[in-house]
Amino acid sequence: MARGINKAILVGNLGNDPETRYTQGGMAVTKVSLATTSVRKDRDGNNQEKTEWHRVTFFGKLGEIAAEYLRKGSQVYVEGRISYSEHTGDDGQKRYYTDIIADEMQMLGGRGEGGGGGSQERSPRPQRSESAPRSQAAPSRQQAPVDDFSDDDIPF
Amino acid sequence: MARGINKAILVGNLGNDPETRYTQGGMAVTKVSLATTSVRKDRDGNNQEKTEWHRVTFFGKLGEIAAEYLRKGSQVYVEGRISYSEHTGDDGQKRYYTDIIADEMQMLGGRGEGGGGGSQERSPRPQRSESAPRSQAAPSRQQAPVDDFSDDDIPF
Amino acid sequence: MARGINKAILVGNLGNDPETRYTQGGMAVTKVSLATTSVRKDRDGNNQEKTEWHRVTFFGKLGEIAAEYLRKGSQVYVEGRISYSEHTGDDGQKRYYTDIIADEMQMLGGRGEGGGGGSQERSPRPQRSESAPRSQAAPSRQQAPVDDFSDDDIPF
Amino acid sequence: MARGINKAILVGNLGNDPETRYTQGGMAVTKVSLATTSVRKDRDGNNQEKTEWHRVTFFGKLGEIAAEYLRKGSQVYVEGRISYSEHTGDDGQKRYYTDIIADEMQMLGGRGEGGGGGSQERSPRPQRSESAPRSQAAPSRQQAPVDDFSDDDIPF
DNA sequence: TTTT
DNA sequence: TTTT
Repeated sequence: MARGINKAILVGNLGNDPETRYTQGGMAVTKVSLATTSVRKDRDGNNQEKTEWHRVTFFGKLGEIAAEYLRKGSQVYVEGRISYSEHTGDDGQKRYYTDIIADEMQMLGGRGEGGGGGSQERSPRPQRSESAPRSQAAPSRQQAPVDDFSDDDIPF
Repeated sequence: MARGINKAILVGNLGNDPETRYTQGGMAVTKVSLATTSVRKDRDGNNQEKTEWHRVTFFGKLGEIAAEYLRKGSQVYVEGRISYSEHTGDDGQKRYYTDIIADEMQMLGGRGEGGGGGSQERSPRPQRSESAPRSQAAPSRQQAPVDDFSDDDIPF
Repeated sequence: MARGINKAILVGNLGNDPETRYTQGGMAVTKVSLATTSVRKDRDGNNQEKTEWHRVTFFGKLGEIAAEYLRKGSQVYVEGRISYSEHTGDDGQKRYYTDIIADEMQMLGGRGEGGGGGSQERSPRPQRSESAPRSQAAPSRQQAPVDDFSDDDIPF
Repeated sequence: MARGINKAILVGNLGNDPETRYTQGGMAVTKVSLATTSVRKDRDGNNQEKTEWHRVTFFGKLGEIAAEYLRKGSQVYVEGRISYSEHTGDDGQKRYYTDIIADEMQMLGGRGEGGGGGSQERSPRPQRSESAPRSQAAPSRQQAPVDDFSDDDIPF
């Protein structure tokens, strides 16, 4: 049975355009890098900035929405859970990853057209805007299927 | 200026007793390992449990309270920020860590006396209970000073 | 389109046993009164306790689970949204209500059998324990159907 | 001792300019009305919008910042606690209020100059901009002192 | 790598 | 009363 609460609440800006892949089953998996900057006083009483870069993953319909609307610089609210994983690289070295698996997302600022300012290099993404109503958008498989993430990462 | 929100909200149980060290300045730094277990359906529709182990750090007064009241098995509410860091090991390998830097903590279950059940092996910790009023408790330096975490991890 | 985030996160204890009613469609609507107590310094520097009593509502399956497992004194984690409403009483007076419409709930403390201590007067609730597997529990209509809450309160 | 968690997390837009008053001790008390709109399906499967209007109060330094930077239409992140109170009106009638007492605020969208778009009617507020460094700004008493809120509402 |  |  479920035991515990594991919740991350983030508001920040994307460092890059989202990257979307599709599972063999056709489910969108969109990843973004999200910056949150906070200020605190160091031991000398000076203000010290620190930026954390969060790896955020959106699955399924949320992954499609993120792919369509988010861009480098977008300001976004994300809610999700913290997921730790390890992968063994080609060199046999284990690598550890922390991901925020989003289950809620909301664009901030702007007028829903790229959001949050700074979105100058918003490429038109013609391959998606040709798809008619988003709700029935079939993934057009721009990228190879994703087969390198564990089932545990799939939130349903 | 601060830019963004970086918040983790956790409810879970400790996997071990807390470990406390003190900085050279005498500030308590208490670390715990906190488990949150969630259930979700895998692609075959079966319920799949996944446990995440969070590394949670409490600084200062909160570190002293955590050291005094938390034990293996304690159920606890933690609120904090997600902090990513890297350290180079003695072998020259970089290692990446994710920590939850707590700024709020609350014991759950029970009556504030060990909490959360499962706390059978609650050792009395005589070295701390001898300290009179907790509010002015001076760290009795059970352990070597902590000098191996960056200033960025100190939340003030 | 959705615009905004409205989230309440509560950890507290029930002041009374839950009250459950059923809509004409057979959906459970369980209401509880949840206390959260906080301490802060007043202007004279003295610690001052204040208890807030939250009206929490659980709908559907969550309402059935709350009805079955929560009792007076139970400690519980609740996540939901804040909902303001007004109703005109029989005397023509308008009354204003604030409710937390839960979308997540988790019992705390104990081992899932009443939870959180203080649950001394946990009545056996034979009318529900006679129902076999909870997952297919049909509401046995202990109470009159609920028809006095607005559609806005139904979260789907 | 503190017992429980009482947390509200809101992202929304101001319906009006903030209103600021000062206590006799000179503490700023700024109130705003914050809208959060959500969508959910009604029982007929149609999307139904519902807007909640939250009364948010900022005390002290946060109240000064809110007064200076927030305007009608501003998009803002607010974190605080839910506070219920009752006041007896001049007519002898009791009235019940729910307030979000903020302890964290962050402007969203825009470039920190009024925020979130829609802030066209941002009046210059000369009476405050004449005050030199904000950190030592003494309230210039634009309004009568506030003396009609209880000490319980003061968060320190 | 973002943002202010 | 906001916003999209």
